[in-house]
Amino acid sequence: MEKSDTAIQKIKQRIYKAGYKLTPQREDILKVILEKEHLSAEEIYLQVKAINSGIGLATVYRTLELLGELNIINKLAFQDGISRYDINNNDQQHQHHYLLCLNCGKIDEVEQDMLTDVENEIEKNYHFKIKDHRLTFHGLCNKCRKESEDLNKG
Amino acid sequence: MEKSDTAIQKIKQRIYKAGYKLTPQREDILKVILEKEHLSAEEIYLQVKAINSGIGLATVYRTLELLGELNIINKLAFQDGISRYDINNNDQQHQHHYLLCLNCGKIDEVEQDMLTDVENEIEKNYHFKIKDHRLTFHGLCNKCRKESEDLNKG
DNA sequence: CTTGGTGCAAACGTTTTGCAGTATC
DNA sequence: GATACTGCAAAACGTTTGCACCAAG
Repeated sequence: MEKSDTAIQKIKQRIYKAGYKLTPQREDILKVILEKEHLSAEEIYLQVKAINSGIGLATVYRTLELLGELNIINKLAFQDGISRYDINNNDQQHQHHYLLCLNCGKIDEVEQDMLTDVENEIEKNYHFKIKDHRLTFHGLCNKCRKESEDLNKG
Repeated sequence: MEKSDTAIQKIKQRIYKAGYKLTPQREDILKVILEKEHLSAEEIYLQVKAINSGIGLATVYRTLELLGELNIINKLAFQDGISRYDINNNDQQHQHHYLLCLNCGKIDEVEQDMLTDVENEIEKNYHFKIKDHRLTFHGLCNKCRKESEDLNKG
């Protein structure tokens, strides 16, 4: 039994509770999303195609839309115009944060929230009722930072 | 003398210093961007067309790309797939933050940084060298928050 | 047999590009 | 007259939609 099976069973319940079905296509898409984070629709499509060669890109998009509506996945918009997708673990109301490496393009995640103080400040000063946030840091990941330091030394 | 004139003069210097020219089209585009924030390329195009009817959409895009490279404007990606543009005042290295109202779509700005502590924490824990950040809060603006409260009362 | 789901292809909206023509030094 | 810049139209890109077909209750 794979580790993703229990996750899929839980998701299956949520999908059925909402009145939809977990078709084989949708299950394949979920498996790919559970396996690797921050994939684009096209990347998910290609990976699913390796398992189920008959799938269509439209099905991927429609499934991603459905899963997004049910809050099972998050749709991420970085600045390249391509949407990426993320499993939304444990129903957390606030999205976690991203570390985007400007050099190699790697996307890491910060699980902690860390914004509680900032949000309180903003709610107080701007009379804005915060529901969620998107926070991405742009910079250099550990590997690229080291490489650029070595370059400056040598 | 309009208030945007001095701003445009400063920008002109930066453009020429980088080896480019401030053509009439580029100046018209800058005026529109200085006048109103968060416009999309299409909106900028239409507004410039009102002044200079001969302008082409491609010129708008090419100018926006140029101004982005020179750090004169920021390209903003919210989740609707349309890029919006922002003057990058006083060469600040860190972008300020956005308050996006889920009800009326209004975009407000938070000028303060407020993330210094969070950034120090992340640099320490994740060995990630932060260069910039994007932070958007999703929620209800003052007006929409009041309206929704009134609705719940009445 | 009705409903939801699928694949394909066409359409869509935003952005980019090729190219011939224009403006500026 | 070389170079950067422009407008137009076409292309490219990610995404959505219309439609005929399929699957499951």
